Amino acid sequence: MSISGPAARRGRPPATSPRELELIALHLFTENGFDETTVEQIAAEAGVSSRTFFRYFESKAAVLWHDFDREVDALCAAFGHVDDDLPMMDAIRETVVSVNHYRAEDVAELRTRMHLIGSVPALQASAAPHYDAWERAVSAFAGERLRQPSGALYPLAIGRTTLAACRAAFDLWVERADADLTVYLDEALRALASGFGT
Amino acid sequence: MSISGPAARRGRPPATSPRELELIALHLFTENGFDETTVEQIAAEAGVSSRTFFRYFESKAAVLWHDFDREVDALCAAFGHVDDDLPMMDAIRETVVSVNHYRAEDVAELRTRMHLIGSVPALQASAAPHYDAWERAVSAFAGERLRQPSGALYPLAIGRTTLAACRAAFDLWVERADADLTVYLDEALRALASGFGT
DNA sequence: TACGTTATCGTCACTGACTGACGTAAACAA
DNA sequence: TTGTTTACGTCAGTCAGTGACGATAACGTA
Repeated sequence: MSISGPAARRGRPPATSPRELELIALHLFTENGFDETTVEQIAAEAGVSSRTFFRYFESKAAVLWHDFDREVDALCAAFGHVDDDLPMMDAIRETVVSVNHYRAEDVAELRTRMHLIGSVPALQASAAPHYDAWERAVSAFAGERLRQPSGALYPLAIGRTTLAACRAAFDLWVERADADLTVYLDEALRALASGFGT
Repeated sequence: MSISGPAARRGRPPATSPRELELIALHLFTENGFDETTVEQIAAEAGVSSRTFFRYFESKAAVLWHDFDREVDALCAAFGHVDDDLPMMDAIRETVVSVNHYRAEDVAELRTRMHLIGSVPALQASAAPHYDAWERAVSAFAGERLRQPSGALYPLAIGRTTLAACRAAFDLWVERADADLTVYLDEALRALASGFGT
């Protein structure tokens, strides 16, 4: 039996890590552009072959979605501890905002990553499965609250429109740099819950 | 001077047409799957080389977005003739619904195309620029109504959430086959405008 | 009929993402 | 030392997509 921590591992030790590849890729993408950067360059920078890169990530673009996917996990977890008395759309807004508090030292990286995702067509194209998981987290919660299957019209629409509103907030936050991300998210989700009524 | 119609053309006549390639592709995709179908097969079926395919469409996936892009044009045009007295979200709903009336003989093809788009990852990945244009059409209208730039938070969020709600309606319409597409769209957009309140 | 113009097509060579098969390297365990 | 485990490298291959360039097939004009 092994305690948690760097337990004794068996085989050949990894020559790199997902995190290292992510940082190298982020640097090269911002420096030279996504399309102009080859997987071979990223791998070489990490001292591995391009074949190894594809053992860590299933595509060149996937390297930028690592953190986003972890946020989806956090979102699912946060929906588990929601006050039952809170109205549904308020609960969604507060939960989404709560998992989007970032430490000051992480904001710069988040910004560059989201700027890339928002501006490079090849990266926008890679978004679908990740967005889908995020939406499903919200749809599942909405489905429970409404006592409907998560694939019914209301839960499905709530999941998708919630992400859509958040993406609008994200984009403005990346473009301007004048306020905290959570301020934008809160405003966008309040607008959604009000039906965009004036 | 030439009257309208099949005017005398100068060079070598085209060996195929976008429409022919679209129908062939749609057939092969549904028959053998999108990933299993090569561009060369589509081109061969039309009697041209694969190089010619890429002169008609900028990617293998683009062949399925032809009609969707035309709907975007229709949407923009329809927003030009909206009663100024109609409340904004009602105007958006009625406009979107109005451009989604399809002739009975076109419904089957629409369904297969949307089923492919909704189920094949590679096709979902190709959606971004097309969805973007659709969203911008709505954002532009919302921007005018709210006297804000279309890139401001409300117009942007309205454009994106409107598409998100419509996509939920589309998916359910494709999955079930029990009612007209416009019924689903109307319900989804009413839900959006009400803030999903019960 | 011959020749130039024009628009489209085919061929070829090439880049780069991604995959499967297979052998190798580096760690630990018995 | 030998075996097991895990990760890695190499190689060959498929396929999407691009640029360059020459070949075709229509028309117009002399």
